[in-house]
Amino acid sequence: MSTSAQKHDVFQAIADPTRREVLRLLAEKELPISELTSHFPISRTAIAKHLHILSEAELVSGRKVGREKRYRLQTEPLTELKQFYEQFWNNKLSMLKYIVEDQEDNGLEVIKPDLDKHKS
Amino acid sequence: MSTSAQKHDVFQAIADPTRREVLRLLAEKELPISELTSHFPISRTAIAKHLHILSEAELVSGRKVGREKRYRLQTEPLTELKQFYEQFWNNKLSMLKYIVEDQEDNGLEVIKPDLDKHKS
DNA sequence: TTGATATGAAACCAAAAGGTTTTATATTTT
DNA sequence: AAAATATAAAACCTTTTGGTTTCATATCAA
Repeated sequence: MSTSAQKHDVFQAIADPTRREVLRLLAEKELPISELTSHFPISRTAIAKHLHILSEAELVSGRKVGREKRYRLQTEPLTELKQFYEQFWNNKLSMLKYIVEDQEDNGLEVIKPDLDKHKS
Repeated sequence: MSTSAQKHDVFQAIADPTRREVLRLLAEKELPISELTSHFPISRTAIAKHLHILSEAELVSGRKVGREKRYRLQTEPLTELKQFYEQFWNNKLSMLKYIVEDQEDNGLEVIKPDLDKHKS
């Protein structure tokens, strides 16, 4: 069985502010659901659902210890995030716009910062 | 200026795969809605809505040229993404895990990171 | 064993997301 | 001026999201 039938990916997982905060809390230390819940104004059940979504995205994993389930952060999937923004950052894609301003010679018509915006 | 009552932030904006692809397309060059639409199996109206959401998040801006509206990428808000990511990598939050590695005696077992998978 | 604690799971709900189709408006083009 | 093009905006629909409440189960403490 391939593990790729995940319903939620990293991008969806971090879309919710509560989930982002959960990740921040877990970055400091492993925490059980009830402990996590105490940091939010919503129900334990709601937090449990968020954890499930984070878990699907493999951003957290939980292990059972006695009667509680402790969740911990897993950072691997965040690399996808890094890759995403770097796509627009370091590389040619966004750099081109400003650097080559004059030499639109490579087939990709490059956007010049539109100075004509300021004409009036 | 601070129209900060924005309904959609960067995290929500990039949660949708179609919107991420739109951003990739716009990274190469400025494009009008109809051109963009031709890259997707959904309606122009749907793409227009996605552009509106991206616009709210200030990831794109549109300028009207004749009868068409050309959209371009705006990368600034992606720094927020970068910051989020780095929060879990470079800084103390994830560093802590290494530092306290030995004192797992305070009730909550501290997690040793899986960073070694990536750092090398 | 009994009661408190920690979680799991199901049923339900309102609002938001992501689409569609239809109608209207502005701008070319002929 | 008329037809074609490009977008905007509204109404509508279905699924997903983010939350709730309620009930069940497992584990710990007394």
